[in-house]
Amino acid sequence: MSGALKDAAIRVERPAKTLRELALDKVREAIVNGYFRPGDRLVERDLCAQLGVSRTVVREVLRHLESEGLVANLPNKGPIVAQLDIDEAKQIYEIRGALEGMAARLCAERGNPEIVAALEESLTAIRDSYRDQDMAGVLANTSSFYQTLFTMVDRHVAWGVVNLLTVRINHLRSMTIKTERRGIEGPAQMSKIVDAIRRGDGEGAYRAAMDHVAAASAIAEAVLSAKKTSE
Amino acid sequence: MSGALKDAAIRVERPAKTLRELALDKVREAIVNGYFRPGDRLVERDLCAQLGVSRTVVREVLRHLESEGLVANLPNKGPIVAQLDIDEAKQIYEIRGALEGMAARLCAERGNPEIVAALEESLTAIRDSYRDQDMAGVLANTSSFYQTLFTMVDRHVAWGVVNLLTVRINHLRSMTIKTERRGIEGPAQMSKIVDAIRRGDGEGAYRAAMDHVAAASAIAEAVLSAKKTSE
DNA sequence: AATCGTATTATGGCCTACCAAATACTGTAG
DNA sequence: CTACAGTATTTGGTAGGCCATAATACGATT
Repeated sequence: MSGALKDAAIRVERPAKTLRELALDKVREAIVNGYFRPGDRLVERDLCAQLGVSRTVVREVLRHLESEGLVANLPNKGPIVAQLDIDEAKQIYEIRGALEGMAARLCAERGNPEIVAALEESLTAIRDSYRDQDMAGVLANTSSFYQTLFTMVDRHVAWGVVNLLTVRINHLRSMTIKTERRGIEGPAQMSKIVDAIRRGDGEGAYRAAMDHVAAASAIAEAVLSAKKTSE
Repeated sequence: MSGALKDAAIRVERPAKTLRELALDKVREAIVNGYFRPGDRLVERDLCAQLGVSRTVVREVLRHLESEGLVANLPNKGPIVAQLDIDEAKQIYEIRGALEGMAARLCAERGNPEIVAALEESLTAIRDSYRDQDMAGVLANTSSFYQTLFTMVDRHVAWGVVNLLTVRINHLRSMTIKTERRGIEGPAQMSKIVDAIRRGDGEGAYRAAMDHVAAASAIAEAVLSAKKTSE
């Protein structure tokens, strides 16, 4: 068995996940899907009990989430779930527009049919999820649509940035996709992106991606200001 | 000096910084300016001794730097200073180009003469620093040039992203600015950005900002590949 | 001598326990 | 009813310990 380095194929996949990573995922998920609401205090010792881990781990997790922007730390008061104000949300959508536009342009310029195929697959999955009212599926497949957009042209860093920003507006996203007509318009806009990429139209792909994000941003703004007045 | 802010002016400026933040800054600085080199192991207990803090704090700091991308964590081996490969650096420059271009366009469209004034001030400071061979000053003033670009149009989130990415390529930056002719070309390119903003030419400002970053990226690539072959 | 197996060491992951300082709460005295 | 003192809560930070793993050194066996 002393062969070459190629044995990587049979390398046993050990879990390798540390307790801290598991806890991180749990807490992030809890924030993202609303188990912890914006403004909620995150008391260390309570989290210890709920997660079944020590304070050491909890503190590291909170630090991590803080640097992700999901948790804010009030001095002498402790961590709370970050509140996102409308202006910040708009900025995040704007950044996503710039980066997704960039990625779309690159995809178009590359002219690789595999890209189009992969994007269309995601798009179909999104339409199916909408049809089944499977909103979690819509989010997941939308995410993989954009992941394709970035990773097919090897823009992993940009994809990381987009991901980082996206978790901060996740509950907004879940509200916008439920909006009336979004199930029609959203996929239609994304389809325009794919069309532009297919015909190698970089500028068109860029604009289509920007348009899609801009539309989401507008809906988010409406939702947010509606929620604010109702409080 | 009068009026409502009087009290605030007197208020004792308590550091308020937690030990952990101080330690974070120290370690980040140590990495950024090369005290710790890429690939170096960061042994927790050693850092405790060097920083004079407990392991808890060190661990939180390492976690934070990890999520900033400055530190990588090898499983079963521990944290090391992240190595940055040439492709990643190019991606970072590309993202900066997209975001700084966006900000420049917004500045141009806003048409506020204060923006131009502030940018010119930074630009003068950059030229002075180059003249005095004060490379740290060049970096600092370049940073404040871009900070102005983003914050004058209230794009704090994008500025945060750019900052986050910039620390990862900081030692590259300090190499590029030392390059021959960069002391002339750099400010000249930035001057073009300011000119476009002054005449309200959004598209021109966008392109000028992109050009500047692209030039920096090209130099960085040359520097990096030169360094690689020499090893 | 080459190889194989076994201590030893270094280190990270994780835990418990503790203390100090700031904040929030509460009950009592005036 | 208010002011104030005391108490509980909670974070920031420290100390130290235990266990698992990986690497290294070392010694024994063939």
